[in-house]
Amino acid sequence: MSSDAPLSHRVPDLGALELLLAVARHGSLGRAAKETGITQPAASSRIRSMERQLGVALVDRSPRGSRLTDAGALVTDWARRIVEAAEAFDAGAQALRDRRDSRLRVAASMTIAEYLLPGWLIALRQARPGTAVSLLAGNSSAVAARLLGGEADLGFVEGLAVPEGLDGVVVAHDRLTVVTAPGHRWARRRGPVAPAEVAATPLILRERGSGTRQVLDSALAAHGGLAEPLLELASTTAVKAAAVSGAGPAVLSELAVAEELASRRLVEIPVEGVRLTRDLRAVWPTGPRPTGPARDLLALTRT
Amino acid sequence: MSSDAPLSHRVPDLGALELLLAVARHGSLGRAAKETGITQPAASSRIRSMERQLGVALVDRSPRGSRLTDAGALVTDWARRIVEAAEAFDAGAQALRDRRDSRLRVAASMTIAEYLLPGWLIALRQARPGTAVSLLAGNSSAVAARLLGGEADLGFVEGLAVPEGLDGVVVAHDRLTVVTAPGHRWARRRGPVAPAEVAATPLILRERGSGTRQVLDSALAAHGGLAEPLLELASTTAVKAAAVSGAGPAVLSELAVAEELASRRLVEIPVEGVRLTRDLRAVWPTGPRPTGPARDLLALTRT
DNA sequence: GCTGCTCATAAACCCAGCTTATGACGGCAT
DNA sequence: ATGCCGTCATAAGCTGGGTTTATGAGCAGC
Repeated sequence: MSSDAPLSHRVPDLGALELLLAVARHGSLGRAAKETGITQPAASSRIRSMERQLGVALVDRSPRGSRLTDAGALVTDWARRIVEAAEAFDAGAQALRDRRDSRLRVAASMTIAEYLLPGWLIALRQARPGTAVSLLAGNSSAVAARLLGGEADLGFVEGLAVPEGLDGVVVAHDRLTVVTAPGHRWARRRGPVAPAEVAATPLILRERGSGTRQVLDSALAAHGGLAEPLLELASTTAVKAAAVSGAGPAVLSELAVAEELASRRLVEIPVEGVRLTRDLRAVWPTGPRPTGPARDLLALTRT
Repeated sequence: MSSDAPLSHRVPDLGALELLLAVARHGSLGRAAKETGITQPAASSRIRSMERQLGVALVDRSPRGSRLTDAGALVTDWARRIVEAAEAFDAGAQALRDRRDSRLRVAASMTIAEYLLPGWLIALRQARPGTAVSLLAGNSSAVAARLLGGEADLGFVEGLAVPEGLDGVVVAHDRLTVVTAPGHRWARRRGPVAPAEVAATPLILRERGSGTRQVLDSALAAHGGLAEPLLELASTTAVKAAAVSGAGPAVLSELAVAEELASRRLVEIPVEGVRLTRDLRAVWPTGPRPTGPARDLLALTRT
C-alpha cells in the first residue's frame, strides 16, 4: 500500500494536469503540447510518466490522435477540480500582490475574501480582461476605513448592518449552520434540535467579537442565551478541524462547510425555527454607485 | 501584467502548498519540515521561494517560531482547497489503480464516480485505514453485470429504478437544473419559466440515452415533449463548457454545476412546478445486506 | 553566560523535465 | 504502389530547482 508518502508524490503536478486537460480538449498530444508551451516529446514523456505514476492508462494513442480512455476521462474530471482550485488561488494571489498600481482596489471581510472573491475575480477576468485588482482583507470597520479614506474603490462586508458613511446592496446571503461529526448524538436524531437545547449546549465557536459569534448571540438571546463555549478558536479552519475530529457541535458559515458536508466529514443539524442568516453586502462611500471597474465587479455579484 | 503564462508557473506546486499548511498547523518551519519529510533548510528555502513567486510575505519569522501573516492566512485557505482537491484526486486514482487485490470492489455510474465517490473514499480511509478499494465506472447495466458476476462488492447507480436482480437503498438525491450563462434572457427574468417554454426551447443536452436525458424526457413529456436540442454533446463537461460560453440554456445535474453557480459563471433558472430529481442508490445482489468493507462504505453514504 | 529553540546561509549534489534531432507507424491522395 | 502528411516514440545532452549536510546567527529562559 502506497499511502503514507506526501500527497505531492502521488499526485501529478499542476503542469501535468493542465497538459492532460489540454489533451482531452484537443485529442492530440502535439497540439496539447503547443498550447501548453512545450514541445511534443516533452508532452509525450510527461503523459507517460503520469500514467506510470498513477498505474493507469490515460490516453489511447493512435496514428491519428489521442483520445482519453474511460479511466482517463474520470481522472481528467478529477484533475479539472484541482486546476479550478488552482485558478482561484491564482486569481486571489494576484490580487494580493498587485497592491499598488491597480485599477480596482477591493477591501473585503475574511469570509468573502476566502470563499467568494476568487470566483468573482475569475469571472471578472473573463468579462474584462486586464483589470488589475488589489485585495485587502479585514473586518467590517477596516473595510469602512479603507473606503472612506479613498484607499479602496469597493468593499464587501458581512455584518448585520451597513457601516456608517457607506451605501450598499446585498449581493449574497450566508447562513450559519450547526454541524457535528457524523458520529455525534445530534447527528443520529430524527428531528431537528430545539433552539433552547442548542443554546444550553457547549459549542465550538469563533472567539467573541467575530461576525459569526455576533449573529449567533443575537439569534439565541431569546432562547436563554449561549452557554459557555466548549472551545473558543481563532480561525474558521480551527473550528472546522475540531468539529471534524468529533470534539463537539460547531457553528459555521455554510460557505465554510459546504465541502465537508458533501463528503460527509460533517453533518448539518437542523435547528427548529431559527434563521441564522446574515447578509453579505457590497459597499461604497455614501453617494452615487461606483463606476468603472468597480461597477463591473458589482454587476457580477448581483443575483 | 503576468497573466498569460501557464498556471503552473504562477501557482506553487503541491509540495509547497502542503508545506505551507504544515507551517500553519505547527507554527514552525522546522516542525513543518519534519512532518513533510524534508529538512529545515529545504523548508525555509521553499517557503521563501513561494513568497518570491507570489510577491507576498506569507509568514512572520521570529526566533521562537513562525506565524502566518494576514495575507498568508488567506493564501493558506486558498491553498487548502487545492490540497483537498488533490486528496480527492488521489483517493480516486488509487481506487482506479488497485484493480486486483482489493478488499472492496466498487462499481459506480459516472456521475457518482466523478462527484461523490472520491469524498466517500476519503471518509472511508479515515474510518477504516488500509481498506484497499478498486473502482470501476460504467452505466447502470455495467454496474449490475459486475455485481451479478461477482466482480464487484457494492454498486452505485443513478437510474430511475433498481436494476433487475439487485437490492438497494437511496443514498442521495440528484436534481437536474436548467442553467444559462448570466447574460441569457432567462437569467434576467423575475419569475420562474413555465415547463412548456422549457420544453419548446432548443437546449444543450447530453446525447439521447444518457441518464440525464431520460429523466428530462419523462418529466417534460406532459408539457409537450422536448424540442430538438440546440446541441447534443457526449460529456457533462462539454455541455457545461457550451453553457458557460453562452451558447444557450443547458440541463445538468446540480452536482455538476455547483461550482459554476457559486462563482456565477452559470445561473440557475427556476422552472415552475417540475421536480427533476432522481435518486442515487447503493445496490448489491438481491439478498442480505453487504458485510465487511462494503458495509463500512455503505454506512458512510447513508443520510 | 550557557543551552535550548528558532531561522538563514552556503556549497555540493542529484534528478526531473526540457529541447533538439531523429525514427517509426498509419492514413490518404496521387 | 509511392510519397507525403500527420501522429507518437526514442535517444542524447543540458539545465535548474529542490535537496542535503554543515554551519552561523538571533533571541529566550534557566
